[in-house]
Amino acid sequence: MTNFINELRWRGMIQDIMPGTEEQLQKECTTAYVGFDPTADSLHIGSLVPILLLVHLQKAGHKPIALIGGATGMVGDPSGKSEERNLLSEEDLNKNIIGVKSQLEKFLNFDSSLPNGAELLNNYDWFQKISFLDFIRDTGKHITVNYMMAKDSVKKRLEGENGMSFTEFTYQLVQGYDFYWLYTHKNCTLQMGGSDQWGNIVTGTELIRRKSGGEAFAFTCPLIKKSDGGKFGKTEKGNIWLDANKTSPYQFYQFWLNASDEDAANWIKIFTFLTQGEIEELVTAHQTNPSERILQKRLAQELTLFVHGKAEYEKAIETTQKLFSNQHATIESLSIEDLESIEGIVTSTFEKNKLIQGIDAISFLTENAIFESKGAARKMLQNGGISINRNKLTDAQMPVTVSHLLHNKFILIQVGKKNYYLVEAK
RNA sequence: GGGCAGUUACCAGAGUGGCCAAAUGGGGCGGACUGUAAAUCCGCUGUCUUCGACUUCGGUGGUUCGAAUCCACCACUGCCCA
Repeated sequence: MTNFINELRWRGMIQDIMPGTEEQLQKECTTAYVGFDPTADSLHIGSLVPILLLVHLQKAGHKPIALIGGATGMVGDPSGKSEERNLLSEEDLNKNIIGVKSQLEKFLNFDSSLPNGAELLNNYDWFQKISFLDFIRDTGKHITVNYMMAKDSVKKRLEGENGMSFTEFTYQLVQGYDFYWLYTHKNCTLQMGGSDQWGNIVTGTELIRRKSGGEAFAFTCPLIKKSDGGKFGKTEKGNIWLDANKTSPYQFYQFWLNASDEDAANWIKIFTFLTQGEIEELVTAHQTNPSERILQKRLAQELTLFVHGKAEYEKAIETTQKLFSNQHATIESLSIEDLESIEGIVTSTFEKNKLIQGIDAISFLTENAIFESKGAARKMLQNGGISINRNKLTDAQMPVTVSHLLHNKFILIQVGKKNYYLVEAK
């Protein structure tokens, strides 16, 4: 059994840790869980860190449980939120549970013949059987309101302007009960999560101690931040999802490739399984020649492989090379095969007849849904942000005609430096 | 139930009868430089068919030549008291 905590420590993945946790993990095969709230039908890269905790855990010989919050998702976690959240409808929730479940299944080994085979549970399965009265008598009695109010997630809201509903106030108890349930039914003695979960997690260990006199452990990992203080995992197009239908593997690859030097050096420790030695080598190599972006490339590679697999990774690389290597080469250097096999970028089709007659550039761009309106397209043009076939567009009236078609079939549009659109004429 | 405060664009937050599509900051987007970094500088940021038109300042009605600004009622939020 390898030292799981040490492994996470050098990777910078430990924020808070309860005393005794390390000793417990050294002593025996320990069952640990992480909760995932089904707030959307796919996980995004923010969930990757807790997933990796479970993967590392299993690699170290311990038993992981991924818990889907079918019940807690109905309540809404106030942690890190300054405002009351909207409740999800049951229909959405069920859809989300199915989506999240199928993704989690990809990352862990669920082989039940292994002593540390992973398990996937849904807390709705036990909460649906508990009545409100039972809950407040059997569980609520063990935790004082004073205790609950001292929690950061609660305190902030009490001091803030928006208040907090009773529903969200109870969240920590509901999550705490999960830990108690897993402790008693699955011999689960460790909970992990993001550092925003610390308060909720501690309520769980407290409940276990008061209700059954048992001892449970916990640690949290830091929330991922960008070095410039921006939100992690968001781009102009929104979240980076793990679902290839919501964020294509190419876009996923690009997200990591665009990490700043500082972020890349931190993230490669957290998000990949490379050893300390390998990472140190990469960092040195990167510093010698930063323009090669060795760290970013490796980070993007490891993650795309981990989430989407080899075939998708190779396609993402291919698309990247076609679009970005040789930026200054003429557009004609892209062969018809190149264009036809570009994957992952936004494509649309356009009637060839309209091109034979010619259409002004602004209309062409809006009709292909590259811009929402002509006004938006004009503004972008004025800012110098649009290129057609790698030529900067300067005239809104410029007619787009069949002469623009590459290989008599495609037109390549660029918005900004990194956003490509491919229009196919039919 | 009583009292007080508040509700302005993505967020924060000015504006308190015409000069208001609404200061400023943040965020976002784009440009230049570079390495598809970072930092810096510049531009855009209500909508649209953009030298113009249209719709906004919680909602509804009113006063006025003219309202984000004044009045009435309603809704919501927070705080305090019961």
